[in-house]
Amino acid sequence: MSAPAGSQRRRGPRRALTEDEILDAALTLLDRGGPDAASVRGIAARVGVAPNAVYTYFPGKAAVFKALAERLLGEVDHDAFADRERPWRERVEALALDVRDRLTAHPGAVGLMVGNRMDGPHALALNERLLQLLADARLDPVDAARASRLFFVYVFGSIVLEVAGAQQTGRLAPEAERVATRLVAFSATPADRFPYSAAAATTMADYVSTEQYLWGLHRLLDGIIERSTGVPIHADDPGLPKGQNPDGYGPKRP
Amino acid sequence: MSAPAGSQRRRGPRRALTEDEILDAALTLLDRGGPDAASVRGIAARVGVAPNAVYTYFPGKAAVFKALAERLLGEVDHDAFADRERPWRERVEALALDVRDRLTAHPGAVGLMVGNRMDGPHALALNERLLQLLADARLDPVDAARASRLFFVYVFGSIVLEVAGAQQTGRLAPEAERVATRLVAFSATPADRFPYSAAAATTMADYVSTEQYLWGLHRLLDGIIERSTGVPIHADDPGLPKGQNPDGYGPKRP
DNA sequence: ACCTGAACACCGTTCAAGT
DNA sequence: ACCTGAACACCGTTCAAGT
Repeated sequence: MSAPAGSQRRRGPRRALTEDEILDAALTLLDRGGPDAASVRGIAARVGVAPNAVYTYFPGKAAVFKALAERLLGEVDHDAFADRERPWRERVEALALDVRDRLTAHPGAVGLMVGNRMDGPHALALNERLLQLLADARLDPVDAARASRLFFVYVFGSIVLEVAGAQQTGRLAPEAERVATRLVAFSATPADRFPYSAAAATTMADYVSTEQYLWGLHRLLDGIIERSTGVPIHADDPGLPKGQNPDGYGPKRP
Repeated sequence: MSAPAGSQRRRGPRRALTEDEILDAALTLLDRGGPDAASVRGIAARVGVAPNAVYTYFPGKAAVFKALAERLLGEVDHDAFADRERPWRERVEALALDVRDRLTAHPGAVGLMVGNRMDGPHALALNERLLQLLADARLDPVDAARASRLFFVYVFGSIVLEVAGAQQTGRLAPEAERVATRLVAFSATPADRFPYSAAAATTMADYVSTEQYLWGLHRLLDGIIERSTGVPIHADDPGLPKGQNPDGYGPKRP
């Protein structure tokens, strides 16, 4: 949302460079040629300034990447999972899908994301929302926090392995195409030495599919629920009525 | 095991450089100063050759890192989880702990690990073992493969977030120390804007602990089991008797 | 406050040459 | 087969200077 899409090389007289322009340039280069292509010099050239002008806005390259990671995290759609009327499992699913969509759109940025601490305001806001959601699901505070970590580990872990599997820099091919490529590769597994792997080739090729992403997420949620409540696992749990709050945890409402 | 620990700068006349010496040097530099310190020139200097001599053994820097990732994966202790007499959950746990120990010992190498495809022979062997283990647990082939992916996503995702949280290059501080550092940081969370996060500070500080690592793993396994069998979740399932094989999946034994 | 020119100390990689 | 010297085309970052 904060990135006005049409990130093109500027033309006309320069008035005032902004941090966002620098981040736009960095993201474009990252999308096109991966981390190697997103050099300070390359970014500067893209926005039409000398390399060292970047240091007016950021203390260094690492700070540019960190700010970019934060901005990408800020683009996650909170509305999709903030609606407390919806069943909480649906809300978690919506969050998981949204984060994946947004990050796989920028494969080159995924490494920056997970390589940094993700302790900025957007990361905190996301964490807060998820804790609230899990409180709605009647998890006790400790389990909720642990479940939140488990969720983020799963989401980011999946995405990291997914983009690493694509191998090439630049934008990701469509999901079906990547699955097909993987199938060709896994079909070559020698069945005499790796019988189980060879037999599982089709499933393994499908690891990067949305379907398997959700399958894993559901196993995770099953495990969390089973442990923490005792509610039947496949039941739709609509969560708490809107505005209501579980036993003293979280903010009190007047 | 293949790295003879005492990776010191060579002295005396050079006879024959080996790939392993190069990988040792790369790992040492990675451990000391992170990815930036592990330059081709730095590696070459450490083994006592000119920078371009490295290209006799590897086609490029990326290939060095890829080979190093493979070697580290090969150091995972298979005995710990290959024993089919032990309950399968114990075996999975042993694998998860071993991988974590081995990778957190080299924080600088974790990024290389998950940034590459992990499609080498050691990765395949590990995957094969895990599929076998899950077959022992009576999962059907498709669920077993999916569960295997879920497991690796969790293990590598946890480790990536754990080392990223440490922030600094070089070796990781002891677990307790890192938890303490995180607690200080999370205690500063403004309770008015992020009430759930502020209340969960102690649990969040503990995210990098072995205990929470295992908690997440157990939720995962619960979710997998609940879905795939119907065996009571907290029961110890010793798996199949040694040498026996579930209904036609995997290698037939004479 | 914001930007530049020039420089410094590095990179990864290639190539022709040496043994 | 294995290694080197020298070079090429880059890096990130600093500093003094300009507006």
